[in-house]
Amino acid sequence: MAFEPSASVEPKPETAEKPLRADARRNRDRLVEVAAAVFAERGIDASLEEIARRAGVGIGTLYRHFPTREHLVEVVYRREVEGLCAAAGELAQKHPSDVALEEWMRRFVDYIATKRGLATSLRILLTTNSTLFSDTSGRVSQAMRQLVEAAVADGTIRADVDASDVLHALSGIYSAPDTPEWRDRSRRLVKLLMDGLRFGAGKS
Amino acid sequence: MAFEPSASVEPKPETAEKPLRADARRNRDRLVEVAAAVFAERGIDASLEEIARRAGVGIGTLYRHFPTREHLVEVVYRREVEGLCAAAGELAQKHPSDVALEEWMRRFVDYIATKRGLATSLRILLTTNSTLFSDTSGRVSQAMRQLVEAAVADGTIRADVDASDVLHALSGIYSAPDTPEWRDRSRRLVKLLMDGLRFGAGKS
DNA sequence: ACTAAAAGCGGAGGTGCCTCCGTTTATTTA
DNA sequence: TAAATAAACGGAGGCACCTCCGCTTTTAGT
Repeated sequence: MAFEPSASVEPKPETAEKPLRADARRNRDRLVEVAAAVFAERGIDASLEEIARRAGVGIGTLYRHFPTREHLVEVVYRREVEGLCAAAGELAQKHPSDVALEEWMRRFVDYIATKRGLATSLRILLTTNSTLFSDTSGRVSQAMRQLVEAAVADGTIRADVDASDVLHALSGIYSAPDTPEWRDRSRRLVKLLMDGLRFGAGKS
Repeated sequence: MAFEPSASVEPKPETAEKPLRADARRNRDRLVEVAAAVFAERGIDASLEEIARRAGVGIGTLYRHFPTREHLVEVVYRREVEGLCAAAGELAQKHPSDVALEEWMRRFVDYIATKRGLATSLRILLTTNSTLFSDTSGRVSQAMRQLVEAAVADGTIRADVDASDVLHALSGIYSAPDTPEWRDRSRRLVKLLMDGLRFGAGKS
């Protein structure tokens, strides 16, 4: 009960997704990609059979990889958040830090916009699966921090704010994302916020 | 736009469920009754086709009366809560008021017990449909008030409590209703509470 | 009592969900 | 390279959802 000698055989006991067979890997990736597209165009209740069909695999294959709809949605969701956050790094390299921040926030707004209508089901998923919630929101605020700190550091935005302030300022985004003017209003909010952030920049 | 002359034709603009045809009424009632039974025995995800089958009507009839599963569940739920609360009046007539209160609380516990497992779906329904929530909880506390006030009035329980105190004291019932000892523990809670309520009764 | 119109009935049919398992394909071993 | 084994595939089949509409029953008017 104490020692498991065979345990030391495995050299990497890290987050060890065991390697899939080549075809399996291919199919899985394909499914996630197609699912993202189909969910985007038909909503979160889209037919799983359509997803399988469009991905060119049998329905059985879909279910083997993702035993429930929620599993699939979760993977897609994580991937999207990941993509959004990864963009933070790229933007930071290609633009002045304040512009990078602004652009990223704009994308953030667009991303939330995508999730309109999915609200109910997605909220249920996020309530049920609290790991998912904390993981993704952690990831988002990390991206935010990276951008804000860079901009503060080189003096393009004021120094008396941090990432959580900005995130908090953006929180209005979440409310009532179903009205027609929502998107524009949110973009205006971002601009306004950036003006506020730039004002007084450089003063020590 | 101002006056609608035809409006005065209708003599009763109250909560006017327009009268159903005799057969329709019959079928509707039958469906609700059967649905209550089937939900109780198979859980809230029971097949609607089974309900229709057992009620001896076509699936189309079920859907005409209850366009979605939630509609049906809601009606069944309301009916059950109504039944529970109506029992308060009957108990009050047949028993001394403290006994009536105790017995009613016991039934209340049993009723909650029935809802074990339905937890998730039902909670979603109650979150979504907040009218349902306020209606039913209002009804429950009204029943409680009736019983408590009667018992206080004739001195069988102490006078320094009111219905909301008792309801609050029962709130432990809602937590973790899925363990095996839950029911017994809840019954003990009721007893304990009653002892506390009886103690000091009659002292002015 | 008779009849037209309104109201209601019910189930066939098209679609989606999900499981199960015989067949195919990748990988390992020799 | 070839055979053996393990892994993965995919779709048929069974069940449930829900809509649509031709048929039946009730109701109201005479």
